[in-house]
Amino acid sequence: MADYKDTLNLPKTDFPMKGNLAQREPVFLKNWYEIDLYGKIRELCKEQNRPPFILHDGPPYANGDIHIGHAVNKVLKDIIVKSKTLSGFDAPYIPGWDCHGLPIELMVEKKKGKAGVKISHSEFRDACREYAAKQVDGQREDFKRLGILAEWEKPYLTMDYKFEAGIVRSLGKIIKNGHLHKGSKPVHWCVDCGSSLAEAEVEYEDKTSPAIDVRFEVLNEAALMSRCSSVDGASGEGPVSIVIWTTTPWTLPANQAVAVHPELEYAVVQCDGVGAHVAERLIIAQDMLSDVMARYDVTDYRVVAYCKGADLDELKVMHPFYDREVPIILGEHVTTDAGTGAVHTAPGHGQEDYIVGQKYHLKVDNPVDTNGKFLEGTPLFEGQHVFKANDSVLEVLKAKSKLVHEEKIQHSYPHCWRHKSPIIFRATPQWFISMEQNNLRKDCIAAIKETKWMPNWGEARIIGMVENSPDWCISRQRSWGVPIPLFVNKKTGKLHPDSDAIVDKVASDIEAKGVNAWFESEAAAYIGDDAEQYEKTMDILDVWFDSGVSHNVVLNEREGLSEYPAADLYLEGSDQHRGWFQSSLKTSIAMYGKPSYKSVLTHGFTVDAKGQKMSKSKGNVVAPQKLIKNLGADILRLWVASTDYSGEMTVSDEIVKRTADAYRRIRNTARFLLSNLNGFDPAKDMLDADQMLSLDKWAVETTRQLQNKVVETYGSYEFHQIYQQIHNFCAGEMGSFYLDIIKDRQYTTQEDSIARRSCQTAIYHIIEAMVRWLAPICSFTADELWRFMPGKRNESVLLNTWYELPTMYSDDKAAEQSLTFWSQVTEVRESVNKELEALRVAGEIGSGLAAKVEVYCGREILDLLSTLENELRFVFITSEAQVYLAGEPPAEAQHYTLSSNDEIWVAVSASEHEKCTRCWHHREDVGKDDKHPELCGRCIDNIEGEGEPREHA
RNA sequence: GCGAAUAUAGCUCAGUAGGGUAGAGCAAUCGACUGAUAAUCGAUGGGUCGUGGGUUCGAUUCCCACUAUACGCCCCA
Repeated sequence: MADYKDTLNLPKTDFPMKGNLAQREPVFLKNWYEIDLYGKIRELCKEQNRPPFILHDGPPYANGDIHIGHAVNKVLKDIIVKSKTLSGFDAPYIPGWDCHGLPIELMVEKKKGKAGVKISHSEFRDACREYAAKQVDGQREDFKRLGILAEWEKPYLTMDYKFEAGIVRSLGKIIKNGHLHKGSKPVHWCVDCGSSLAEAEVEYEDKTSPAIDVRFEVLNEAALMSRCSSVDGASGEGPVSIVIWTTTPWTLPANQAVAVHPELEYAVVQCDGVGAHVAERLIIAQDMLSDVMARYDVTDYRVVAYCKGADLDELKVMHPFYDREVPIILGEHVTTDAGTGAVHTAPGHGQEDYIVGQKYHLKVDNPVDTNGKFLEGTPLFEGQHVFKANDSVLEVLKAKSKLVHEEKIQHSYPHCWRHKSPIIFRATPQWFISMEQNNLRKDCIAAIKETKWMPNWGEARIIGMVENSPDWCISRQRSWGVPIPLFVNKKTGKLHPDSDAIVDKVASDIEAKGVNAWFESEAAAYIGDDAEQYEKTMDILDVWFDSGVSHNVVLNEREGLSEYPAADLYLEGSDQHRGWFQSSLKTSIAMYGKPSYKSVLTHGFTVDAKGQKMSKSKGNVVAPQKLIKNLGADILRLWVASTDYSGEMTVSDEIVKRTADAYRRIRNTARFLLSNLNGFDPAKDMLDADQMLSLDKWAVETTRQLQNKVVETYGSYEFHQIYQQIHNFCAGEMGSFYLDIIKDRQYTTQEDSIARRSCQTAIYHIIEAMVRWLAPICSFTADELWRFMPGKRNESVLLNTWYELPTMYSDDKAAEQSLTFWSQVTEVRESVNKELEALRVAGEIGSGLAAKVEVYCGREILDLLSTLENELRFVFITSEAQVYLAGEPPAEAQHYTLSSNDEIWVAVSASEHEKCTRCWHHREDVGKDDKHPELCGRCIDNIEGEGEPREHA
């Protein structure tokens, strides 16, 4: 038997089927950095004078290995930057890191000891700097391995001297614009840190506390009774007290008032003998009365008078153990969820107490020092630690007969996120950016409405937050951070009159020598003889301020983008509505009156298969490093792209496996395209549209239309749609239709025939387009493909823009007609496939090429299918295909209705002809030629004749 | 407790501006091919659209409540 196999044009490519990404990707990385791909893209954009697209990177905190959330965030940014580049924008990407702050201090503290104790403050800061630099290096390597293309050699670090100076200058500008104020407010205070904490540094956990009821005796019984309505004329007997309930007995020394709700009903209750107490009257909210009495174990009580909370306003009561009269005040925050309906109020120890205290001009008393001990001169409790003082307070209360009741209660209580120890509220002098004094809140809200939020519910979310946002406390009493370089008059509390100039000078010094320049300097160096009268501030800035001014330091000062909003896009997790989006907004409004961004895109958080969040303790974390090592960065990137990131992003073994499956499908499709371009030189062999076959034109047009969709979808950042579109294209239009049909033509026709070159032209256009669609997502794979594609091309797919697919038709109408035509043919083909399958199941045929097909139909479909003439069999991939007018379809023909409502009948049967050993079609003319007894006529023609003509498929 | 969000086949996603047997790809099952071969092709099964109410002739789509999940906040005096 003659071997005709080498007369075929079988597919061939060196592009490997297996990705082997874990091994191969590092090779590509090496190349990218050797040729400085990022730099080349920048150069190209500059040459072409492209319009800018600025995605401003939110800095991750420089501590620890990157986790899957980091990977998601950076990959999404990278996809955007790359797709914008392909869309013809100049989209630089400057990555950043947040380098100051407590977590780093604590890591360094562990190794080197506490600043100012075992190691000097300046040495401590140097150690922090060194530690942060190492963390940055580690994270940077992981990000690079993910295939993120960025200005890695010139990132922005909030600890760069220049950045530190920029922070100071930004603060200076905010001060100049009148947003700063110095205040004394209760702030979350960790007695172990000896510092105030940011809200983000507080977490709630269960704690057991004493819960006590305390008498505040009413001084003027008559004044009280005149405000009440008596029940039966009698007003009872014994001392009268309003009873408060508290779980923080240690705050009682700072008590300045008792708050009641103006709308609540209060009862004066005659109780004879709560505990061992003499007959007395207690004031308790009516709604709480039975609960409270049950708690006190009192059954014998009687209400003697009533009043509204509002009636009690400004009534004086006696502090339980100090010689201090305090007022009863009104507050909407009083509830009847727990307690007695009367709330102990210490403005120095509670947010709400502070707020309500402001209205009544209560003293903000704070008798507690930085380590949580009562200050010298605090009667009864001096020197005691607040939590230990609870017991002492109880003793004093007992001794004074003021304790009504005592029990233990478990409740959620704020704890320090680092120390896990309970924190307190403590009023301290702090620096604030005011939301009101220069209209910051109002201006922020106006700016939010000007900004595009994606998804759009982000707008309502951040507005809600800004509306309720308290003044921003920007000061911290720590070491590792940027100073608030101010001098405060010791007597007046006012800032030094030359503050603007001083800030500038400090900024210059910091730019030269880092933050130590301020901390190590003498006051006289800046204010000369005034040093005596002024206090040098040693507070540092909240790290959220650092990152919050990145727009000014990086976009404005470094990149010269002085026109605000400077960034086209910020993209972070949805938690940053609270964090960076807000800190950036507030600072940029405070500085420039405009937001720093035009639009904000958010993504959700990664969760496991059950929708639970990932945590080390649950053991459900998916480490990006491991994923990359096992499957490669492109799989991780494809997973990111495939997931709708607007909600939670689920990762599980199954999902990753599915992603890898999809990847293989895409890779194989691309590989098959390449293998069919074997021997094709676009410069010589490419055909024009008018020379091409109908099916090939359809393929290019289909690709063109999909590309429009893909590009549009990149623009709306819906990458999961792109993933579906590309994958379905590979599996559907390509795999099960076009690529299956063109095999016969590719393999059997003459190498340089129009039939084959037409198909190769189409395939060439398709792969040129597709490699670019893939580039932002599977960058490694796309670049690998790039190197195996024929034709002259530059060093990387990323140095290009979207492929310009040629139009195949004279106009849109012709294109639409062709698309409709082929979709109808596809429908008929599906019916044929069903019949072939039945024949296969019956054991009469194996391959479809063993069958012949007869289609019976009406005039319309007959005309339609006849257009393909004798090439219909190639579309069906059968050996014969005949179309008949449906006069009397044979009984064995199966009936189908097309979506056009046309009816067809399909009959299939095993071919009775011999199989051509070359093309595998069963044809009548096999064996007719003595020279080639195993071949069919067209194969002989293809081997030694003119070659078989094809027009349609 | 409050706010905004999500909930459609085993998986990833469409869809329904109220309506007729809810779609795609993957996976699964069965089969074919052995000229995309650790690939490819074909066929098949699979969802009471989170739960419960309401409006309506009719709801997966509108309204309400609830549940679950992740996010942010408040409070816990």
